[in-house]
Amino acid sequence: MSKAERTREFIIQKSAPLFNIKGYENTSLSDIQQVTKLTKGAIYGNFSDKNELAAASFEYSCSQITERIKAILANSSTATEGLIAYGNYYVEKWETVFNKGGCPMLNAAVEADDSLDYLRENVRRSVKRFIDLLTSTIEKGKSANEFSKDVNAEEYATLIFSIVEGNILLAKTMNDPKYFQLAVNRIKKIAETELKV
Amino acid sequence: MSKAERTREFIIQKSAPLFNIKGYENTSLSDIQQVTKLTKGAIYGNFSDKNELAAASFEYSCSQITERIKAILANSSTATEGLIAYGNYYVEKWETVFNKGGCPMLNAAVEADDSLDYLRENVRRSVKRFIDLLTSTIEKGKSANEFSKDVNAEEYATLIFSIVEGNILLAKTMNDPKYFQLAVNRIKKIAETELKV
DNA sequence: ATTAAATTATACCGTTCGGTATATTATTGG
DNA sequence: CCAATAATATACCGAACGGTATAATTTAAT
Repeated sequence: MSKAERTREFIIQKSAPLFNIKGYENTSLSDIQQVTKLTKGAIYGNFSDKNELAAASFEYSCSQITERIKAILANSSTATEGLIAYGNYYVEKWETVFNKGGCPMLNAAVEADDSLDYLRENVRRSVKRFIDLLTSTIEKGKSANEFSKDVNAEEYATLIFSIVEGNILLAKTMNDPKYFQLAVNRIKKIAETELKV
Repeated sequence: MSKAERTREFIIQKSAPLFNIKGYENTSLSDIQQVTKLTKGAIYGNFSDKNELAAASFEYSCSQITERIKAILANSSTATEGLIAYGNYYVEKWETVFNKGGCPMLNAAVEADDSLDYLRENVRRSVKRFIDLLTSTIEKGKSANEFSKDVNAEEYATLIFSIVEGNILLAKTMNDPKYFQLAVNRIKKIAETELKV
């Protein structure tokens, strides 16, 4: 890994939480200089413009949480357990998530849906990929005879996703983590009364 | 109503969609000048600063949708019907909503949760007021013996709200209104299988 | 160790930002 | 209709913005 490659990764890692907290347009280059202790020369030597860094930072933030959830799902012995563990991640780690600005998909989706052409497609792809993760978890539950074959996996994946994201929104807005527990309770109820055979 | 009062309202009405679409920090005074065809003199003659206008615009956007839903709930003969009609509003009017930038509570909540001190408390209050509206609808359903007395009204209000907001997020991100119908189906299911006596 | 190349720092550019002081125009009560 | 006043337009301010040209420095292959 060359010096520049290392610097590039360093800049992304330092900037990603900043973009997620302050927003992609509202984060300035001087903010990035402050948090990286680097100059514009170093930053523009590794990124063609601010948008490229912003997009790379979104991808980084997004892959961080996605990989984390992917691991949680993989480590669960059943689909039900996996979906509950997904919700429980926020119950347990909400402070960490909050300190980094909350869910990057939620934040970027809201900021990029009406403008920010350079981000919108990335957000769409990332959200799709995440929901696919949940969908395949439910499909696995069907294959394992844990869930009913009649279950529309994608439909339940989007339902669970929207409940979790909706409760992240409420938890951050109201500054109260109780909403995460409500999301988990709901996931549990759905799995046990609607999904299981 | 004095000239200034009329101008003030005019500025708010023209600026509100702009703030909701572009974001509160990303909307500039020149944007506001363009959309109002007024000069800084007129704007700063009616608002002490941009933040005051932004907050007033949020309140306007928010009251618009809240009053609309309040009317829908009031015009429904049962609580079940009201909750479904709330979801159906987006099925029917999603294009109008999208053209104004989507749900102002969702947008402002995401932008103001980590910064924008001048907005955060307004958002919190507005979201609380909206959920209270849903809560009281469910309570009325309990009083009318339509819903079970065991139902935790606030819990179901937040659940329904988070499902609707989560699906607004998905609909805008994916640019696909199908998610609104999924939200309605879910509200219907909850009302008919969990709330009703 | 030397040196060519890669990387980062510095200094500066034009533009736009929110905001203000003041001049001009429109409103409104008598 | 006319003045006093309210309201809006104009011209300008310093600061911060994203970005660039170039100088200084560090890296890394020989």
